[in-house]
Amino acid sequence: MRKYYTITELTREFGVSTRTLRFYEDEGLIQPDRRGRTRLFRASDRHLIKEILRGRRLGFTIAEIREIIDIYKGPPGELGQLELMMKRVAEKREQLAQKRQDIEDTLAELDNVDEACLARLAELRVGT
Amino acid sequence: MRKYYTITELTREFGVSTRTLRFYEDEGLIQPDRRGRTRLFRASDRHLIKEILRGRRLGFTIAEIREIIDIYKGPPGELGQLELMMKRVAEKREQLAQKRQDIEDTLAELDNVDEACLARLAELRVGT
DNA sequence: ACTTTCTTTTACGTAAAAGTCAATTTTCAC
DNA sequence: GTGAAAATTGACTTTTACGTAAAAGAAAGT
Repeated sequence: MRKYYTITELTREFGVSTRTLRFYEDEGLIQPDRRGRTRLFRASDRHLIKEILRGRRLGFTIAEIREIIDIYKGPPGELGQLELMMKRVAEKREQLAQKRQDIEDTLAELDNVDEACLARLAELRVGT
Repeated sequence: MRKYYTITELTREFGVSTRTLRFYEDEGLIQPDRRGRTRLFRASDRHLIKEILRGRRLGFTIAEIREIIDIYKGPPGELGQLELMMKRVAEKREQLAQKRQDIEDTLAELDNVDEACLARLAELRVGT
């Protein structure tokens, strides 16, 4: 396993700019090590970036992504905290379920469009 | 069936502001009728708004939502247009498939968190 | 040592998607 | 037909998520 990734390695891998990764650091989403002033990204940072971009693709804001990441950071020991955590997990699950439903609905409509296209194509072939 | 909806009826139904609906009109996503200057929304506008908000929840930009809506507007007659249309449908389908995968991945991670929480709860109950 | 390529910080800029405010109409209920 | 409530336009503001540019320090190949 590699110890560290440079910032440009990661920008290339994920197709984002250095500005973006620094922005995520400013926002507290990742905390790369430093050698002097230079950032050194660990595998865990790389993994976090993956999750951030996943959230971004799903239209979550940075604040929402932070919520998700905070959830991942591991369940705390105390009882009250645990219950709060599970409530948050349930909330996120609902949001995701809504998005999934939205996707299915949209796909269904695209199916209709596709069928209409194919029907029209068939007509053209027969020579309407 | 109702003939028309007022703007505030729709803002209440969908939880958006009048500004938002007017913005969508400016962007050409909806074209409500007018009685004088007052907007009168038809069922078709209402349906379009639903689709816009669905796209918004999925993190599509207005431009991308416009693409989807343009697709819905029905397949044109000409052959070249039909092929272009079907290509666009395929593209959207891919985007949606990616989002769906992202959702499944995220849900899977939430499952892990949930399990960890439950495990910790069990420990607490036994009296660690 | 020298150049090239990275990387850093700081700071200002910007596009998208509305929010907010003000000043007028318009509509509706009575 | 009048007064309150709702709707309109237009201009300006805000927030989010970065982009961009400048100025300078560090690393790496030759």
